[in-house]
Amino acid sequence: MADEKRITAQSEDFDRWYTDVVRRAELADYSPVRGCMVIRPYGYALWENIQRALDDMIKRTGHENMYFPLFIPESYLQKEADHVEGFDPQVAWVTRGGGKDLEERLAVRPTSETIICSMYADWIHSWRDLPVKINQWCNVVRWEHRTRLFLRTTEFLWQEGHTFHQLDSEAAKEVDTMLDCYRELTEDWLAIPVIKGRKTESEKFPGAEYTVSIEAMMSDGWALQSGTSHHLGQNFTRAYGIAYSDRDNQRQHPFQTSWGLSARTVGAVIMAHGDDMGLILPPKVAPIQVVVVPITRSNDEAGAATVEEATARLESECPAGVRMRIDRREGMRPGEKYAHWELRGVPLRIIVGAKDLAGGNVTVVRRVDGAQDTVPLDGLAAQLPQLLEAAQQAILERARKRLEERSVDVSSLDELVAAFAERPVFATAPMCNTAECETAVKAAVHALTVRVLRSDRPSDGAPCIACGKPADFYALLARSY
RNA sequence: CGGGGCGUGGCGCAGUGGUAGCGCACCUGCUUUGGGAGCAGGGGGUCGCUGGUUCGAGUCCAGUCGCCCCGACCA
Repeated sequence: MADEKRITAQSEDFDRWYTDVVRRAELADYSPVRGCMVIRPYGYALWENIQRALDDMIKRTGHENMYFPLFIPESYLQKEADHVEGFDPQVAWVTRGGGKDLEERLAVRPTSETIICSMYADWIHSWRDLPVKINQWCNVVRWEHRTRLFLRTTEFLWQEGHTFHQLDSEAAKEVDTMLDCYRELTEDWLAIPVIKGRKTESEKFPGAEYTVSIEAMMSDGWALQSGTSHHLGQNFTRAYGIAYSDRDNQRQHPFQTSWGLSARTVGAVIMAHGDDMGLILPPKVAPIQVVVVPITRSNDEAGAATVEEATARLESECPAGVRMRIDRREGMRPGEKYAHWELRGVPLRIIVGAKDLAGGNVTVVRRVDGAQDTVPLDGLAAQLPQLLEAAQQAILERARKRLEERSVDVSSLDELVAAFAERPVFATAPMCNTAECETAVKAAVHALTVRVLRSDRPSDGAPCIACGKPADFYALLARSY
């Protein structure tokens, strides 16, 4: 096998492996515009499957989709001080249109809180108008210094949900509900176990009361934030003058949330599951779930006819809902086809050849672990849903095991340093939610960040690893993308 | 914005001042086909751009543009 046909090994250079996979598997490519990417059909199909699953959850939890414009007048953007300051360096501006300079420049949305609040200020008047629970699927632009395909691009695709509630507690519940949707999507569909928690003060969304997120471990031990949910309190509704009359005819500002998940999750799938042969896609979101490779010899007409007959049978018996592809390409040897579909992460491969068919069998190979079985053709098609489900579980288990093996509890800065000595891990340690303690912890290990203050590990009063006082949280510490 | 590197067919590269080449990919045909095939033939580049030196510039000089890598922001 020629070296140049292979992708860079993960152990050699994980970043290059990632870029190689994205481009060679034809998920995406760089565009002529710096920092932007073209999502190719295979990558977009994957994103569409993720979208569909999440969109169903968004609808199930009582939200409606709508659409706000791409351009936001500068004056709209500027009403919430923390928000403006937080996003200012990343905003792209349109200053010219119709052949002349604009009177007011227009921001290309970095997120839509401001325009949404401006509109809902006109639409919310009564307690009967609440709650408002809406969502939009769109693109946003945030000028970035360093970009990476899917993980961080200047323009990216996402959904942003926005809600308004009468009570602080209702908003808080909404924040949790939607974070749990993200957890469900990531674990049940993408087969990536996650850790939920709250962002530190320094990492929360600009303008939010607090931010919660889910954090996933990539196969190199680095963390990737894969969905965030914000409690915005009344910060924006006050700034934008959203007010309603409650049952006692008192004027009130509603409590607000927003939450988002981006096409970065495609990057999470790639980095959480992929190996040196390429992608490994969870069946539930794989654009192609089963690929059939017929093997025919030009000097064996009878054999070729048998193979074609068996192939056609698989195709016609394939259950509805199973995404099957038959690879009938001519002039390509089987080995090349195997490599082609392995690179693209197709969960199951069925090899249909004359040798096996002599005994009424075909060979089924599972991408995640290479498990190979010679099974009767008879009845195989009907079993595909179960085989795919088993593959989905195997992928999840593999990721779960890695997360467990590479997670460690530490109770001092020395232990923290030791934990990262060999390889990146997820370290959990008691910590205060203060800038001082965060700075101290980050300084202990190169490129370390506080991912979240874990919501599954309530404080037991253990001393903070930075300052030694009883800590309010257990923090998840990791290097992150 | 600071430090480093690179611009030559789609991709990766070679090219000593003398009229542009290799590998991969692509197209055609034949043979092959149970792990990335072989042979034969074929198409494709005003060498990033501008100016200069020279009889002559991919090559030397100046400028300019763009890109990549490393440091300060982020889903």
